Amino acid sequence: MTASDPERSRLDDAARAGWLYFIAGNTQDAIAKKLNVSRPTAQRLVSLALSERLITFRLDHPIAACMELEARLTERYGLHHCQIVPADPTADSSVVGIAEASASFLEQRLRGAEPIVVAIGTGRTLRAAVEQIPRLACPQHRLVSLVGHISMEGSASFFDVLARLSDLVQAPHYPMPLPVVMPSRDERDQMLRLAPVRRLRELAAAADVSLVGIGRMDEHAPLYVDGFISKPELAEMRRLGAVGEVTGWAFDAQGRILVGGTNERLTSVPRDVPATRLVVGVAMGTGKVLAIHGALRGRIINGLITNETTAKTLLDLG
Amino acid sequence: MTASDPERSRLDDAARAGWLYFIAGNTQDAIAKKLNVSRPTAQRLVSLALSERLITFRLDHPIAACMELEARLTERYGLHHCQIVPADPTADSSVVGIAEASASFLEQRLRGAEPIVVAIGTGRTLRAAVEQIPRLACPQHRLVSLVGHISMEGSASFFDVLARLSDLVQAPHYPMPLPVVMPSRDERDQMLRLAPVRRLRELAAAADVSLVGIGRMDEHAPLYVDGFISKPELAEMRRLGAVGEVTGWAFDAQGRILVGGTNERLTSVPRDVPATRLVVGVAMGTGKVLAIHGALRGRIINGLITNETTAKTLLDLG
DNA sequence: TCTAGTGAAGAGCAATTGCTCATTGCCGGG
DNA sequence: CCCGGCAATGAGCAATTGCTCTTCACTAGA
Repeated sequence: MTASDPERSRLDDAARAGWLYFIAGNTQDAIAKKLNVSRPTAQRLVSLALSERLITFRLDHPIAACMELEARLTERYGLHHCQIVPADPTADSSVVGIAEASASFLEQRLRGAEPIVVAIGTGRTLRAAVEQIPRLACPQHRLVSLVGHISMEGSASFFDVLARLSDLVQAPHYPMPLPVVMPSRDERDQMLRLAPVRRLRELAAAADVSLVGIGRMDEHAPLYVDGFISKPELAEMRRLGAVGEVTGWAFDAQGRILVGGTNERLTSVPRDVPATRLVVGVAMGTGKVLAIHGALRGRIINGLITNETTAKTLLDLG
Repeated sequence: MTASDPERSRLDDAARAGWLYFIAGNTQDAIAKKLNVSRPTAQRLVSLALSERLITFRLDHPIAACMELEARLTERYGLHHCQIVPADPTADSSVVGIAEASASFLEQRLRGAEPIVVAIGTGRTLRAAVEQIPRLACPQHRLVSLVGHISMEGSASFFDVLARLSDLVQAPHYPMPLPVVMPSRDERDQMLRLAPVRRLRELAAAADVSLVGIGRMDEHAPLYVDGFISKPELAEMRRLGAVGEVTGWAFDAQGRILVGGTNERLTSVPRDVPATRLVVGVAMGTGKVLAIHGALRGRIINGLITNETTAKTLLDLG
């Protein structure tokens, strides 16, 4: 009843205005009449109710938690794109959610009339994502591979993904006909001097959007499991501090791309760190959390598509 | 994953849109871009989130409960004005809250440039309300009494209220220089035939706003306590079913104005039932609940200013 | 396979809203 | 008592929003 009286009454009015506006659905004009103030004042009162947190919003939907996580991750790591897929209790823990999300992200980009260059990394998730893309005709875009697609044994599984995508969207594609890792640094450098490879790398460097998988670097590292690097090579990278890799480029927990080891003999397009164009990482799962975390911290990626549980764990890592 | 898939995904999008709009504060244009839909669709999604109750609002303020009660009372009794004052735990249970509210209501009406006729009933609450009104010059309005202000003993307390109000707002006032109840019906009718009284009643009947107290009709009835009616008269009215009175007019639990008893000898301006102009009742307290309830049910009043506890009890009565 | 019905999507407009700026009224200091 | 500074207020405008109408695509049935 002392000094707080006038401001108390103003907050009361703000609460009334907020109630009338959000809960009763009145227009600000109607509120102004009911509270006997001018329309601008009614607007100010509604604003006040919002800024004073008298009115709060609640979203009763599983998406709510995801949106919250997206906002926090975006804020913390300065992301340009972030999508968190709900931890669907009815579905198994397969990549189905983020594959669809990645597919729809890619589709969205490809539907644009403006010609763009889309760079594609590696990974099972990406493969699953491409399978979700519907047929659409967008020959104006170009698709380029960020990583060699010839394994030691000559398999070409990654090429299949790029080719498959190209087939679905009828866009020209630029595969990289190189092994991921060369036997020596010199041989790698020699390859990179070849004119077609140089042009490919220039194109890839100018990619408007890159979609990359994020690989772990423990004993389940896809690079090792799929036979691109040997067990001793993996061990060496881990000694150097590797926690994950993007298109073969191994990095440590801080997200610094390592010098030495297989990174010296890698043919993959160099990462632009911190990423200037949009580079979206697609990955999920407890085993990949440290890898994703590193990629985020080092700004190797500035976009992320993952699922709810992974996102929570990432935020818990701090 | 069957038929619910498309509509599920639409609700998901609605939830996303709602989150982006209300929680993140995006414009619908921004939402449209983020969800890759057209602006109208984004608007539809936000609407959907609202209509499907995905988004709910919460008001963190004591006023919230009052607004809710106001809405329910307005709905149930078709009120044209309703104000519920918070049950203030810091203040005593005096009339302070509703007196201020009534004063501000009256002040609001008087501040209008358009000349109006304001009719005033009786009651301690009204008296307290008038004391809260600041000085303001509005000689364009007219103030009229709905009830005689001469008690059996010749006291003129109610006249004081009207005079006080008139003094504060500098508006002409029309008191009713009659006893509230005449000894006989004939004498009452004789009084009512007097030209000045007739004119007064015409003015009162045309009042744009009436502010009336609501009296109980039990042993604490103000009519009896203040000496306007005798104990046997009170008892007779109670036999007839009286639960309350407005400007002396006693009514039963259904809000029907009683025929007979003191009502036959009353000089007060007749009530227009159901009320056509704005008639605001001002009352609170457990003891008055039945009286207020009756007045509401019978549409003797179409406006109410009371406090939170009283409002709750009224709604519990059904 | 064709056609009518149904529902959703996009153009366009009117209403609502948020905000800027000039003005008013109030309070503390000389 | 008068004056400068400050906060609140109302006018007016640009942006946003809600909605209507038309068009389009899809679906079910003949």
